[in-house]
Amino acid sequence: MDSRRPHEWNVTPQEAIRLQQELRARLMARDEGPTSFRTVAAMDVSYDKRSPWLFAAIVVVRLPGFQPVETATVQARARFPYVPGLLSFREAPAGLEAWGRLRTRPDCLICDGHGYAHPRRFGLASHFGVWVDLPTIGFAKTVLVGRFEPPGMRQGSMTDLVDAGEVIGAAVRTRGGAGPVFVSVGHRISLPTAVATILACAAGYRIPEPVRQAHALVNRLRKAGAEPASTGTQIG
DNA sequence: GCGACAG
DNA sequence: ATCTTGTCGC
Repeated sequence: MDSRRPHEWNVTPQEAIRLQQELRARLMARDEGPTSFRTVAAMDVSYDKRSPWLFAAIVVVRLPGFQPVETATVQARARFPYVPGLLSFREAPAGLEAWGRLRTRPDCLICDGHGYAHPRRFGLASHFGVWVDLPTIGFAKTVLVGRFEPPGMRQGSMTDLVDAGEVIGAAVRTRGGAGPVFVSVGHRISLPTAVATILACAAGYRIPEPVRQAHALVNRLRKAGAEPASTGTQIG
């Protein structure tokens, strides 16, 4: 259980796949504590195709109400290309740097990317969760693998996301009339709790509030561009 | 060989 | 991910 630094990030795509197959053994797809969280964080990464820079942000909010608790951001060089199925090797390093700047320890973290709903059942949310040993939730706007029947049009409706005969996540209607989002287990959480948390964060928009805030913050940072390598903010 | 393919 | 005007609907 060398939870300190499980592996290097400077790897080839082949090695990355190998690491996912190896690390997925550490994934805990069940609740190990409270199933209702007081503070929920969201992590998001933004970048420009033409630039070598990645911008990552983590926003921590308190439930209910989504009052901001703390934010952390970083600007880091991209060291890995975007390869479907290997997203964590591109975005997690920057996210972990932001994580390191956070003083707060949120009860749970929503990642902008799938967790268990992944070809090897070890997407970004699972990888990040295993690395920082925190309950994490996989959240995505589109499917990577799996099939689903459209959930009912009302908010809160959901259907199974299935792959190879296994339920790997859920298609959830976070906003009536809007397209569904896809929720999966990241780490140390059950699918029902992951879905309930996402719905608890649905504030009238398709995108959960913490994710919206992280997205807005990281885009704000990227548009401001420039070289201020990193920033952090404690609120309260 | 032909699509599909988180962000 | 990001580039973007208009446009349909509540």
